[in-house]
Amino acid sequence: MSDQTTQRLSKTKTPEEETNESVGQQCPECESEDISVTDVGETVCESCGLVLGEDLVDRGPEWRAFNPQDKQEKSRVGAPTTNTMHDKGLSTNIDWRNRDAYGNALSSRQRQRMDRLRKWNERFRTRDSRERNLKQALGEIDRMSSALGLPKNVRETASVIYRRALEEDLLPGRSIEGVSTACVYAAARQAGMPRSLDEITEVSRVEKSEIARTYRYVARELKLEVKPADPESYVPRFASGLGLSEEAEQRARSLLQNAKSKGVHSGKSPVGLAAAAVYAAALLTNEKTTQSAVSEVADISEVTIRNRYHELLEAEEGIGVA
DNA sequence: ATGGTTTTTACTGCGTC
DNA sequence: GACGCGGTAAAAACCAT
Repeated sequence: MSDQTTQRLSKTKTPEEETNESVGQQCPECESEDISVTDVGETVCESCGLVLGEDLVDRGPEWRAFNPQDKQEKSRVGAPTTNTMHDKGLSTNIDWRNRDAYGNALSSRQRQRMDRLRKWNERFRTRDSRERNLKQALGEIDRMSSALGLPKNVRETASVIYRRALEEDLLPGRSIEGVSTACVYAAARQAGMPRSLDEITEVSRVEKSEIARTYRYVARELKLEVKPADPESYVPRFASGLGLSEEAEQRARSLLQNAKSKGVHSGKSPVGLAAAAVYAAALLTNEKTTQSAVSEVADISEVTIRNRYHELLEAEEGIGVA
């Protein structure tokens, strides 16, 4: 056990993270140049202890590294190859042979006793494994949710989905990381505050393709009804990210509704539509924005914004713009 | 695997500050 | 001259078959 504890506590910095120490900043409090970033993402002055800021994204140790190869593997680790058992094989196993320490057969009374023990031991062992699994997953869900700025109820939803996945035995063959990420993705969408796959990928430890695959699988197995993401749900976030007015936001919404009614939007990415609507709305309300700024907050190429917003305006033509 | 569609990348030209 | 914008062609990513 002590073995496990020390492993977890030890920092697992990858080579490229070493640059974290001492960033080129100056402490406003004591003028010291001795600023560094801790492994929990706080920027702190070494001489006076002032915390200058925190990075919401956890850049801390990439979970645990079990061996040098894992550390090498820049950041992502899947299931550790050596420690395949959740308890590192430390839990008790009761031999199936009904013999005592000397190899003599057990009395029937003893045998019954052993049967009971075996049964309970097994129960606790698997129960324990699920618990650990869940605990880790919930931790991940929490971490990712807060990094994405998702409210508590979304986390709740994600947790519930994860529990269901666990119940339905959807986990075997899939990583805890992957499934928890998929749960967050699903929960965010269900709550009407979707995050794009790219955003999710940013804070997850698994690749986009795996998240997508796992999400599809989980959604299907759990028959989660999730309507295609509504472009409008991205609008508030983009608008506030650009510091636009309420009016512009409204404008963007109506643009999207109109587009929807004309069926211009099918097959196009909701994010792109939303971004274009926000951009167009900013133009219509004479607010200063650039395509590149929008593409920045929306994570969408400028070209796509251009294409979409032409379509939006075209669709608007028929109605007659004020 | 394949083909069709959408998005991205990279580049170019135009007007303005 | 840098910047914002628009367009285009080709590559890449995505999706259904």
